[in-house]
Amino acid sequence: MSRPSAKTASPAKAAATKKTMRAGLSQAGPEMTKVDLDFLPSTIGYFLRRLQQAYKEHFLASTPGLDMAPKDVSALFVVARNAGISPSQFGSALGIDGAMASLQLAALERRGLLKREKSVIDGRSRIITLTQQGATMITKLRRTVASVDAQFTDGLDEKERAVLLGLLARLLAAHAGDLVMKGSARR
Amino acid sequence: MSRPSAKTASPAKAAATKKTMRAGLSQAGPEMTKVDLDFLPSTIGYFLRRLQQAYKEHFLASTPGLDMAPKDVSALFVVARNAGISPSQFGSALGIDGAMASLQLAALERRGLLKREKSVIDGRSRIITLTQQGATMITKLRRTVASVDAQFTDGLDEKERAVLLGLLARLLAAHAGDLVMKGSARR
DNA sequence: TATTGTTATACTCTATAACTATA
DNA sequence: TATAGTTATAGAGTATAACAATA
Repeated sequence: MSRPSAKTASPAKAAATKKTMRAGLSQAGPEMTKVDLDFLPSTIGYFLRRLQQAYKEHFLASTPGLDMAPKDVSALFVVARNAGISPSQFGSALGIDGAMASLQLAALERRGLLKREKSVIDGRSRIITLTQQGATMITKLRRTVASVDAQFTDGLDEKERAVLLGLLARLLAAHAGDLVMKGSARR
Repeated sequence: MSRPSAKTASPAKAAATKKTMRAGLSQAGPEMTKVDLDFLPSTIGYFLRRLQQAYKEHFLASTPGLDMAPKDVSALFVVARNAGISPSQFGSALGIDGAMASLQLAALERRGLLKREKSVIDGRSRIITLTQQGATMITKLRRTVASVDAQFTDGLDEKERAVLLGLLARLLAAHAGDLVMKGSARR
């Protein structure tokens, strides 16, 4: 699968979803013997890993030519709704550290979707805002993402989807601090 | 966070969980203004990404010295329960293609946890089995993983956990084929 | 010629540390 | 001296293609 490359900023190689019809596997036919997954199917970790992998595939396949990973989309949404946010706040909200935040913001800035300007109040800080192009992009993305995400849960009815979101949200709330904590402890 | 490196096979650098007390972020204090995540919290994709990230952290932090990612553990379980499985079947069961399967199996073989032998029935195929060391490892892992995974869902009661697993399983079943499909189409 | 598996290459992603500039 | 942010480096992860062996 061709992956999005926000960093190398290739705004044109878009619809080149190259398909290689061979990758080393060939079975998975209807006659294949069932593989025993042991107690993996009773663990949350197994499903989280497989499903995130599947989600990324689904998202990219559903947005040909967009050349953005779910992560980049999240970033844009956050900036869109929090104009003037700082890289620190941005990273903290998404559970990534300062260096990663810088890299991701730099990539989106290179694509012309947002800009970073020095704060006049505190010269160390930065003010992040969407560019006009970024704002346009967000408008499109809002519909697209909602649709693509809903499609991923096609097999669930409204209530089930709500229950799932609720449980996932509680899990994240219980663990969200862990990641940023790494870099936020004082010496 | 120091990450597991099954490939470079470092069976000894185990308990070196280096902690850098600074990574570029410092807020997240109680007085920080709340960041608006827009409609991200209503999407499955957002939670899958964040939670998988958190899970990996949780797993690694909970198994100091093990130097294995959840992915490697899954691989061992599959081989343990399916002695003599081929790389194809292995990869198909876990949603990865042949090349990736080879790499992962090679890494675990380098660590002495499993072995690959040429099949006498079909010389192209391989027979994967656990080594004695791998079998010992699995015994330990079975308890550890169950505990670590359960701990991750600490905030949920038994019923809620079961509901969550059920919904995740249905989602995966609906998307599991997508990944392997990439390499299984004939020309 | 097709299939199984491995290896090679290149590129992306991420962690860490070093660095700049402001305070 | 401490903080906000960036950049540099290295390592791990992954996609793809090329390859070797066997059927």
